[in-house]
Amino acid sequence: MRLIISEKANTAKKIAGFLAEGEVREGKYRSIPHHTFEWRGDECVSVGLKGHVLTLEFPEEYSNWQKVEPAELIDAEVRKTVTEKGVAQAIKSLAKKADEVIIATDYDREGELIGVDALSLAFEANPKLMDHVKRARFSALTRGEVTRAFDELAEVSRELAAAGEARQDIDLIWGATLTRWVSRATRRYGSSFLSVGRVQSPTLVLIAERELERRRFRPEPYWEVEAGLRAGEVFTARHAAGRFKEKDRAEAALKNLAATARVVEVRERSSKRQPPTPFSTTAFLAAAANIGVSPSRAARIAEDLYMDGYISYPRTDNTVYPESLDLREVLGNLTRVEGVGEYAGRLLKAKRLSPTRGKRQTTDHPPIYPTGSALRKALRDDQWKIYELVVRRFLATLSGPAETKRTTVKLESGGEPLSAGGTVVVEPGFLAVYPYGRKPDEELPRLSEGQELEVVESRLLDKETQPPGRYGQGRLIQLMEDLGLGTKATRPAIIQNLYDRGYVHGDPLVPTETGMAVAKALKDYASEIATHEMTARLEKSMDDISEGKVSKDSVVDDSREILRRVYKHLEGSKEAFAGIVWSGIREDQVLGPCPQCGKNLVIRRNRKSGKRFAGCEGYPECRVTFSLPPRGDIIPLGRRCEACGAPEIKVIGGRRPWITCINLDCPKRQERKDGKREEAGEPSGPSKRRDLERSTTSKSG
DNA sequence: GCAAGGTC
Repeated sequence: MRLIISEKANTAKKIAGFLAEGEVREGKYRSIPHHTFEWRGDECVSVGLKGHVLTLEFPEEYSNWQKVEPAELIDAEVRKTVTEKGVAQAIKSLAKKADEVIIATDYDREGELIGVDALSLAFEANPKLMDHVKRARFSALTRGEVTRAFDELAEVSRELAAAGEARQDIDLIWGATLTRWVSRATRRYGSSFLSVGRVQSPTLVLIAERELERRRFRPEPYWEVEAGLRAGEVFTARHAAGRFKEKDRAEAALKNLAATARVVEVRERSSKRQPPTPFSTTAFLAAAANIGVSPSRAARIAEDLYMDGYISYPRTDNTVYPESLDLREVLGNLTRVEGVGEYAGRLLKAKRLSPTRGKRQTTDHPPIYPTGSALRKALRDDQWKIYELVVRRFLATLSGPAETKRTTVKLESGGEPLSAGGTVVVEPGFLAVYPYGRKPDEELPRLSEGQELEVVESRLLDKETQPPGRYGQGRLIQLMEDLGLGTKATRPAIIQNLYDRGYVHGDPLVPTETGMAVAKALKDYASEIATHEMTARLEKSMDDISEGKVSKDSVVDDSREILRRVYKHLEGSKEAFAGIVWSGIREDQVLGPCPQCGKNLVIRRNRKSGKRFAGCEGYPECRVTFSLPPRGDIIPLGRRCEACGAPEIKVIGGRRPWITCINLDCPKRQERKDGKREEAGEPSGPSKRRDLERSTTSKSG
């Protein structure tokens, strides 16, 4: 029997369907399905893994963070252990009956490693298989590609798999060593540990650097002169100088404006906006983020939709529909979809379909497109939102460009030049079906040169320059891709991790002071792990390994050597490093000024009960306390409640973050509460501290 | 209680 091992259940099933010369018999080992069929006169069994079924870890004796010096991890043995027991059992059981094994995992570095790991399980159960291994390399899950790959079976590339192993080793060794070192140096144990990693740390640094730019930014005042002009209706024109840096010059211009303005020139310009390209994972996640669905949620939902047959495989870098994709068949399906059915039907009538294409073309998976028609009521609201996005994007890629008309008008009043502009969509094209981010039309009245208009009003606008904006999640995903950080499958998880570690909050992403401090300390004392260059160098080394130019061991050993150097430097700067991080952590605990004495209110913990509360730094002179929500992360917002003046906080945890002031007696809170029932036994503040002997500053910092 | 990479 020939055992065919692929990366996931779906692929295993499809391979069986493509190769079978006759019927496919479905079977199961425990909960793992497999497919038996005949191909070229041989019996074959096709089975799917669940991605990586082995994971890397340090032996048990290294598990105590306090007792083991992190440095020991640099040279410690690393082991592979099974994470998917059921799958491993199924592979072993099937391997016993096999006389040949064909690796049919994804045709990429991780796929090769996943396949080689599966082989090690197969050999354990049946060593005779060792000399009977083949590799099927197909880069599209189509009948043609798969049968070709099985007709031209190749050898497994140990080198390519070794490149993947080098990545695994280096990520674990650096990540675990530095995570533990930083956590120990700052005495953050248990769930409040501080993490470090090849991808997450440079990502955090990106966010922190943008925040520093914002802090360094000094807004500069400028002024604009605006006038309301009547041409039938009233529209707004602006002084042609745009931004005045000096107020008196702006005021002079304003004063010069006469009671009428004369149209000097009217220009119209048509332009076309091309429809968007097919969805790669990154483009999809960015678009989802723009409609308010976070990458990690969008990825999760897309996975569900894929499993239910509504959309194609959601992890792809491809932005060009393959020849084999029957666009008309997809359109046919979409004629039944609520809201877009008619549009799809119209597209279907076209003689030729010419889809847009993006820059990146790969053949492993098609771009993300709808594979089935969904009923709105069959999906949850968030699922529908994502499904609809994929559907509309697909339709947009088959649509024509949008045509817009831009009108610019030059005017003059009292010797001052004015200008006005407006853009209208004259031919919606793809915008008719893909309205996301569409700006409303701004239409100017019809004007002709020489026309005199009444100046209805005029004003001076007081403005200032704005700092660069924070990264939204979609923007960050795109930036990570541009810098080679993470993969299409891991970026959402990496970002989620930054939230979970308390390094960032909100969207756009706001770094916490702890996040800022960790980023700074890493940049100052372990810059190797703080930039995307480590990934770039690793990629180069992995290419060398897969081409047989260099061994995995030498790459990993070189990396260990660098880590030893970094480690030594860190050890020498332990106090400085911890000092930076501690001051960040402390700042995250400062809620705002005490309403009674003006000193800082900070988050503290009652030593006995462990309950947290807000206490005044002026203690014992000032004994003001407030109670705090018992659960969830507390983010100080640095502003005060409008109603009572107490500091406001954001509480993260539970269903969704909420914002509140810390004063339970706040009139605003009472108002809201009046409708509801009073919660019994809830402590209220401000109150005098009663348990002063037992209270102490939180030791976490 | 560590990382990042798959898949679910």
